[in-house]
Amino acid sequence: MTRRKPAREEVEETPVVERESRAPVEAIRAAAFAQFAERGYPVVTVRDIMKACGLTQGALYNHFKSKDELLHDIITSTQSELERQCRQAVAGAGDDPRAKLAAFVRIYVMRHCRLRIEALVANREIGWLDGERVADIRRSRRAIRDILVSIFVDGVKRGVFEPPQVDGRNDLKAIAMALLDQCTHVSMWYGPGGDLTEEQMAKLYADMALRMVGAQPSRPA
Amino acid sequence: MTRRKPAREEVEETPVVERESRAPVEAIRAAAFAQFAERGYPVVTVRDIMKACGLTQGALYNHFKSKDELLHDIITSTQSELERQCRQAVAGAGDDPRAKLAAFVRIYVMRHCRLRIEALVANREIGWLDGERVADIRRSRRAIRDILVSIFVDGVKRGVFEPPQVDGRNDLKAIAMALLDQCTHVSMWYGPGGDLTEEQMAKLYADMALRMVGAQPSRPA
DNA sequence: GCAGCCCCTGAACAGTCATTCATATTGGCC
DNA sequence: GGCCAATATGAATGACTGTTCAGGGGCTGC
Repeated sequence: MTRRKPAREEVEETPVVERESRAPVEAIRAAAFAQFAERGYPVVTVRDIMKACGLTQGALYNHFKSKDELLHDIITSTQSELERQCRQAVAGAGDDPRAKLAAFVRIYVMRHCRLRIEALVANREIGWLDGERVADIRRSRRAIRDILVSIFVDGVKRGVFEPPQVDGRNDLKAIAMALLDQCTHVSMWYGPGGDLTEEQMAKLYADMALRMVGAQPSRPA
Repeated sequence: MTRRKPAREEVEETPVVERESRAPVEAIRAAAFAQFAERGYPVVTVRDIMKACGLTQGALYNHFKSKDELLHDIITSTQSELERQCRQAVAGAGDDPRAKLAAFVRIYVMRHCRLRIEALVANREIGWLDGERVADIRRSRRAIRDILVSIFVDGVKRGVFEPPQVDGRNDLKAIAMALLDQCTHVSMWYGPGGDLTEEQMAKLYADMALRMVGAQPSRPA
C-alpha cells in the first residue's frame, strides 16, 4: 500500500543495509526484493534501490546490465529454487499419489508463507520483463503445473483420486491451476502475526488439496 | 505480456473507438480498462488512453480529476457490482448452506471468466491507489470474504459442512481466503478458447468448493 | 611506492510523465 | 443569428526516469 505514485517521499523503509555486511550484489538483490514487493517494479527507481544499500545510482551498473536484468535475476533465482524444491519434495514422498500431492502442497505453501516477499515479487512483477526473459519463467511455471497434473493422472489411473468432472470428463489441468492459484496467493495475505503458523497453513492447504481431487482414504498400512 | 517498458511502440491495440458511439466518459473508461489490463497502470500514459478514444491528453481532465481518480472510478464500479452480485446470488439460493456456497462460487467464477479484463484490473492494480481510495475497495473485499465465512459458520453449525481442521480447530477465514484466491485468479489464465466454457468452469469450481469444506451429501429431497 | 584493477561517484543526456491553461470549437436554446 | 456552457486542443511546465561516463578512491601484490 505504500506502492506510491510520483510523489517522492523519502524512501528508506529498509533502513539502509550495512555496506560491509555482505557483497554489494547481495545487498542490491535484497533491497530490490524489498522495494519491488513494497511498491512495485515500475515505480521503484534505480536511485531508490541503491540508496537503500548506501550507494548511488551509477553503481548498479557495475553489477547488473540494467534494471531489467536485476529483476530477471531475482525472479529466476526464486523461481528455479521453487521448481527444484517441488521436484525434490515429490521425489522424496514415496509412491502413493496422495503422499506426493500432500508433500508438494506442504512445501509449496510453506515456502510461500516463509519467503512471502520473494514469492510476491516473482508472481506479481513478471509482466515487466521482456518477451525473451519472461519465457523461461513461464516455462518453469508450466513445468510445476505439469508435476501436479501427472500426480493427478497417476492417482486417477490407480483409483485413489476421484476428481470432480465436467460433463463426464476430467479436466486435470484446470484443477491444477485452481490449486496453484490458491497456494501461490497465500503470499499476498499471510502474515506471521495471523492465526495460523506456517506449518498449520501447510497442513490445512494439503488437506484441502486432497479433498479437491477426491482422494480416497488410505487402506490401513 | 505486452505490458512493456519505456520503449514506445505505437499503442493502438483497441483500434480507436468511434467518437460518436457513446458518451466520451464511457469510451475513456473502456479504453482505460483495456490498456491497464494489457500493460499495467503505471506504464499506461494519459496520452495512450486518450489516443485510444480519439482524443488528446488534455480532454481527460474534463471528465476525471486525475489519472488516479480514473483508476479508482473503474475499480470501484467493478468491485461494488461484484459485491452486489454475490449478495444477490446468496440471497436467492434458499436456506441450504450448500446451495448458498454453490451459488456464490458459480456467479463469482462466471463473472471472473466473462469480465476477465475488468476483474484483472480490479485485482491487480489496486496497489497504485492512495491510502484513502484503497480503503473502501479493501472493505468491500473483506465484506465478500465475510459472506463466505458466514455461510461456512452456518453450514458447520448445521452439520452439513465438515471443513478440514488444524489442531482440532476450524479456521474458516483461511479457507475462505483460499477459495477466493482460487476463484479470483481464473481471470489471469482463463480464455474463451480453452477446454472449458464459462458454465463448465463455474460448475467445476463449485464442486471443488463443496469438497473443500466437506459438504455432506444432501438428503434426498 | 607504484602499478593495476575493481568499484564508486555524481553530473550530464535524452527521454518520459501528469497536469495546466489560454485558445478554439461545438451543439443546444432563445 | 447569437449566446452560453460544455468540451477539445496542444503547447508549455516542472519534475522524474534509466543509463552513460569521465574522474577518482582505495585495495591488491609486488
